[in-house]
Amino acid sequence: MFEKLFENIRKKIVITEREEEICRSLFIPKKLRKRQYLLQQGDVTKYTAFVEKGLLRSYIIDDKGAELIMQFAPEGWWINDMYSAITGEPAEQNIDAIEDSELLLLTTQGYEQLMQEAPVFERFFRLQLQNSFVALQRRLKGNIILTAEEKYKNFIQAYPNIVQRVPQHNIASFLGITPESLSRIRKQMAER
Amino acid sequence: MFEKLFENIRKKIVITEREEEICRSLFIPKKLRKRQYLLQQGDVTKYTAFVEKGLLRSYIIDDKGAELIMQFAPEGWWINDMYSAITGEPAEQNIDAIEDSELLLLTTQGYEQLMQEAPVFERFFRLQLQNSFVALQRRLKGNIILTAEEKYKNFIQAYPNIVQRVPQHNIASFLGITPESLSRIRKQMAER
DNA sequence: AAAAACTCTTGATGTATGTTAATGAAATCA
DNA sequence: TGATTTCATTAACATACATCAAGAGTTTTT
Repeated sequence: MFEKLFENIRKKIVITEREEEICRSLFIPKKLRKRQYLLQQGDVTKYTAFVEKGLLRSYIIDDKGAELIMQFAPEGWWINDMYSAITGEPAEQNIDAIEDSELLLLTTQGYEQLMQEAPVFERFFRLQLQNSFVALQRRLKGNIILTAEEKYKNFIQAYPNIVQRVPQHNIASFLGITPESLSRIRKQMAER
Repeated sequence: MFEKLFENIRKKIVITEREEEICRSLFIPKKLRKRQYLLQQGDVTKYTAFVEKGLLRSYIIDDKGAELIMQFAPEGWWINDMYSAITGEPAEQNIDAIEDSELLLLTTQGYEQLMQEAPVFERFFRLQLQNSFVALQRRLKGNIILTAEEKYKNFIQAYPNIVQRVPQHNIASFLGITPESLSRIRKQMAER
């Protein structure tokens, strides 16, 4: 159950047997069925989730009822509503499972405890955040300067596996375009 | 010279006299004149900068020659090209001064040294990154779901001081709209 | 196995914002 | 102080993408 987690952690830091034990004691295994929520808008985030198996998404619903997918999280990825986690305010995001999934959950309290008992995790999460930040900057940039078609091409280039696993309108939602536009773009691309 | 820096650090962590000393030895004071570059696209990032005084911006120029401002950094803010800093690859971003500025620079090496000699800074930069990440998520969201007018209103709400200090087309560039559009939006807003 | 819900496609039409271009004012430079 | 660059405004026109609406497969539910 913990293989993917330790593999993920060891990509960034070195941990001891002892620290592995601490993780085993703090992370809570949890299964989620397709369409089941891990977090709903308005609730306060309780967990930071690591995905061992399956696929999750986080998304928001704006005032006009439009959905925007903030993140896809397949195996080996982390997901939570960072805003709610650090402020303790109700979450703006929803997180649910796109496929039946197996998670390892770290409570907000467990998160702090982990840092205390194994300070090397300060470093781990810092490095993790650096990468997330850079990825998000790139996404913002793409969103502003690219055309819808370029956004889609970048996406299938960057996440070919996700393309296979989610309905097309989810990709549109992630890219910030309508499903209709994406459909037309794909048609054009196929015609050439 | 270091007042703002320590004030900024102490908002997130507790540091000792000793750690203050380490900072004094690692941060390099530097003045930058208006329009002077701290980093140019293609060069590798050498520094992470803390702004003691003045105002900087980071921006990219895309293939079509369009400019996109990624960040404004007034007093008390940090700025660098995170991508280049963590990968060692040439920077995509430019960073320059909008006003004559006074900076405290931490070299990439100094950054690592700081973590070694004062590990509490792992925590500091982690917390820092958490906030940056949340702010960036909010910006991405706004960029996708808001109209140009809403984007502008949010901006003047969030950064009233920046509005006073930079030319209007810089704000347009930050928001991802054209200066002409912003001008029209302001006209409309004034008419009501 | 029928009903319901979801998913994708396609067409007609609308609109927010971009593009191009010209002008004048303000700031900076020499 | 005159010359030059930067900045903001405005108008006419263009366009990428959204919206609305209908239809046909698919998948899921009962």
